[in-house]
Amino acid sequence: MTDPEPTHDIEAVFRHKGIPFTRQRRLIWEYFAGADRAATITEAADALRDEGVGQATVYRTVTLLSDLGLLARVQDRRGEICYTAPPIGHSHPLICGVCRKVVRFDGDGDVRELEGRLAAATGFSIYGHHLEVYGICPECRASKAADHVE
Amino acid sequence: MTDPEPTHDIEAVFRHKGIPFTRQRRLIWEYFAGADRAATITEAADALRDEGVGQATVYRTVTLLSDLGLLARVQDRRGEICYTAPPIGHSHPLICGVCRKVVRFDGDGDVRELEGRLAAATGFSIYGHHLEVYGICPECRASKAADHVE
DNA sequence: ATCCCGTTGATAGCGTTTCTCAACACCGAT
DNA sequence: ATCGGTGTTGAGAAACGCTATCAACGGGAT
Repeated sequence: MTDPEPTHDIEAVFRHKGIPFTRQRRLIWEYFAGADRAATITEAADALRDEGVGQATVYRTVTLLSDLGLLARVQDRRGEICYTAPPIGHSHPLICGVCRKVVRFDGDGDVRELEGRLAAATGFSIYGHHLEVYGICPECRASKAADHVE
Repeated sequence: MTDPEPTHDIEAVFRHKGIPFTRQRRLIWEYFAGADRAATITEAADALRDEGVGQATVYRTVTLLSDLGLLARVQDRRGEICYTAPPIGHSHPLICGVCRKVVRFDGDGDVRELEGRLAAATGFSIYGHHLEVYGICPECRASKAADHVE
C-alpha cells in the first residue's frame, strides 16, 4: 500500500532474457500495468483490438508475462480469472470483489514465519505461496448500500 | 496439520438445509474427501463414470459443495484448477506442486492480524482471503532427485 | 398406489483457450 | 541497401471446459 508505479523497466527484463519487446507486448503490458484493477484476458483483447492486437497474441503474452512473474493471476468474487501487474518485489493483492480494484501490500513478513513452521512440521520444501485478501472497497460498499443489491 | 478425517456428518449439513443427500452426491463427496490430494473435476467424473454418475452432476455437485464451503478450490503448479475437501473450520492447504498432495494447516491467526491492519489502512471491509502454500513433498523431492527431471 | 418436486444423465450449445500456418517484422551479415 | 534467418503475429479452425436444456427418474408425502 506504499508502492509507486509498477511500470518498471520491463523492457530491461526482456532484453536481459533476449526476448523481443514488441509493440504488441508493450501495449498488453501497459494495459495491465496501467489499470488499478484486475482485468480479464477478454477485456484486454477487446480493448486492444482497435490497436491491432490479436486475441491469440493477448493469450500468448499474458502467459509469457505470468511466467516471468510480471502478472499475477487472481479471481474476483464470481471466480472469474483476472490478471494484475504486481510492483517489483513480492507483494500481495487486496481485491475488491465487486469492482476488482486492487491494492497491493507486503505481507511477506507474516507469511515467511508461517512457512518456516510448516516446512519444519511437514518436511515439504516450500517454494512459494499465494495470498490474496478479498474485501469490498469503500466506494462499492457505498453504492451497494444505495441500490440494495447483492 | 492436526486435523482428523474430514468425513464429517456432511449428511447432517445437507439435512439441516433441506437439501437431499443423494447417492451421486455421496459418491462425489467421498471421492474428494477420501483423497489426500486435490483432484480436478475431470478426474472425479472419470473415476465415477462407472458408478453411473454423469459429468453434469459432478459439475453441479462440486459447485454445490463449494458454495456450502465443503470444497476448496486450489490450483497446482501448472495453474490447473483442483478441489480439495477441507476439514471443518477454516484452514489452508499446503500443496505439493508435483503430486498435489494436500496437507492442511490453520494459519488463521497469522492472517487475521494482517487483515485487521489492511482494513484499517485501506477502508476495505474484508470478507475473506485465500492462502495457499506450495512446496514439494518429501516423497516427490526424493523421486525427483532420482530421475533428475524438472 | 399416486402425486409432486427436485435431481439426474444425455445431449446440445456456448464461450474460452489452444493450435495451425502463412504473412510479417526485426536483426545481423553481406 | 539488400538479403536470410529467426521469432512474432493475426485469422481462422479446432479442441476443450463448462453450462443449459429437457425428458426421465427417484424419494417422500398423502
